[in-house]
Amino acid sequence: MSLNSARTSRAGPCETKDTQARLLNAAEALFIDAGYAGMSARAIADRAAVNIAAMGYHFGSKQGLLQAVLIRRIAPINRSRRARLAAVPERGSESVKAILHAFLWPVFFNEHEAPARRLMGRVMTEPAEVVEPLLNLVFSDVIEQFVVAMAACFPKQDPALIAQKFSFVAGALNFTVLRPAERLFGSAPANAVSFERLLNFAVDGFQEGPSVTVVHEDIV
Amino acid sequence: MSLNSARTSRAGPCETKDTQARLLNAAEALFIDAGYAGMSARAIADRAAVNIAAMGYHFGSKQGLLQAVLIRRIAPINRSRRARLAAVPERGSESVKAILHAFLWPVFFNEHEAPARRLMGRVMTEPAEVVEPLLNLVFSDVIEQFVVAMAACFPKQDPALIAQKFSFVAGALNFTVLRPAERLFGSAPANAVSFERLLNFAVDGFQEGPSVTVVHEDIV
DNA sequence: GATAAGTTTAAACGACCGTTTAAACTCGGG
DNA sequence: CCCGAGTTTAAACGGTCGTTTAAACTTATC
Repeated sequence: MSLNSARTSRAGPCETKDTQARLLNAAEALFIDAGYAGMSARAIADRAAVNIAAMGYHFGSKQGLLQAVLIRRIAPINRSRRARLAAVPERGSESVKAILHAFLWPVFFNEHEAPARRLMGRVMTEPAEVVEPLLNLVFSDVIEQFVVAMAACFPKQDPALIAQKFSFVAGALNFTVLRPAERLFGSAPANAVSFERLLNFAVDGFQEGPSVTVVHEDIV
Repeated sequence: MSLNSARTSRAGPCETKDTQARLLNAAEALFIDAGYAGMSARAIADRAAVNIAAMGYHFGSKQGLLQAVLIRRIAPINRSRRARLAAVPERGSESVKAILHAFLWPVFFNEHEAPARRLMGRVMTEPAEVVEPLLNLVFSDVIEQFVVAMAACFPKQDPALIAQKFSFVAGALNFTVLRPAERLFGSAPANAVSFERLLNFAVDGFQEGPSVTVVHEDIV
C-alpha cells in the first residue's frame, strides 16, 4: 500500500512518481478551469491517462489529491513570500510598498506562473466545503504574518482596518487572476503590467487617509 | 404548461407564485452557500418542500432557475447603481468617490442585504461554465457604464488602467462578501463599517499617482 | 526462480445527478 | 356539471459521482 508513503523499500515499475505527477497535473488543470466539483475522478483519470483507482491509491481521496495539488504550487509561493517579507526594511516609508510587493510578486512571478496564479484565485473562492480546511492549512500562517507586519507600519491605526485592507488586496488579486475580471471589465490579463497596476493600487489604498465619513443617502 | 408564462388564463390552485418563490429562495440559499454544483435539484426541492419536477416545470432547467435567482436580486441592484450613477455630479473632484459610492452602496444596502451581497460574490467567482453567460447577461451593461463614467474622470489616463482598477474594486468587493475574507484575514464581515473602509480604499486606489516603476528583484 | 512488496487494472459498489413522463389533482368558465 | 387549462405528483429515465475490491502485473531481493 502507498498513500504517498514515499515507497519505503523500493519495488514496482517505478512509475509511481510519474503516475502521481500525472494525477497532480490533470487535477490541477481541471480544478483551475472548473473548480472542485468540475474535477471529477474520471475526468482526472482520463486526462492523466491513468486508471481511476490510482487517485485513491496514491492520494487516499479526491480531497487528498487536491491538497497535494495545492501544496505543490502554494508552498513555494509561501516560502518566497516569507523570504521577501523577512527582507523588508524595518518600518521605513518604503515598508508598505515592500510588504505588498512581497505579498503579490510570488503569485505573479514563479515557476509555472499562470497555473499557480489561477490556482490561487480558484481555491480562495471555491464554494465546496471540503476545500475550506485546505485553505486554512495552506494560507493562514503566512497571511497572519503579513497582516502583523503591515499593522506594525501603522501603529496608530486599528489593526482590524489593516486586516481588512489586506483582504481587499487579496480579493483584487484573486479576481485579477480569474477569468471574469477580464471578460466583464475588459481589463488586461494577469501579467507584468497588471502586477504593477495592482501593486500601485494596493499601496495607494494603504496610505493613511482622513477616513472621511460617508454620507448615507436614501436612494434605493 | 407554464415555463414562467405568467399563467395566462387563470387556473390551478393559484399557489404557483408560492411554489416559484419557494424554489427561488431555496435555490438562492444553496447557491450562496455551496455554488452551482452544490445547489442540486433534490436539495432545492427538499428545502422548498416542493416536488422535484417543479423546477423543470416553472423554470425549465436548473440553469433557468439560477438565472431567475440572479435577476431577482441583481436587477434591483443594477437599477439602483444606474440611478445613482446618473446622479453623480459632472466631472467634479468628488466624482470619483461618488461613482464608487454608486457602485458599492447598492450591494451593501438593499432589500435583503446579506443574501444579495453574498449572491453577488458567489456568481462572480463561480467555476461552473453554465454560469458565465448569466454573468454577462446580468452584469456587462452596468459595468461598462461605470467604467466609461470613471474613464471620463481621467481623460489623460489609459482607459485600460481605469478598467483594471475597477476590476480590482470589484474583486475586493466580491471577496469581502464571501466567507474566506473573514476567516483567513480576520477582517470584519460585510457591514456598514466595512463598506466605508472599502469605499475609502477604492477612492485612494483611483487617485492619480506617479505610477512608480517597480524594481524587479530576482529572489524566488 | 520463488518470494514479497509495490503498483496497476477491470469491474463493480451504492448514491446522487438533472431531467422527463404520464397520471392525478385543482378550479374557473361554459 | 363537466370541460379543460394549469399545476402538482410519484416514479423512473440514463448517466455520472467518489470509492472500493480483488486479482493481475512489475520488479528488487533472496
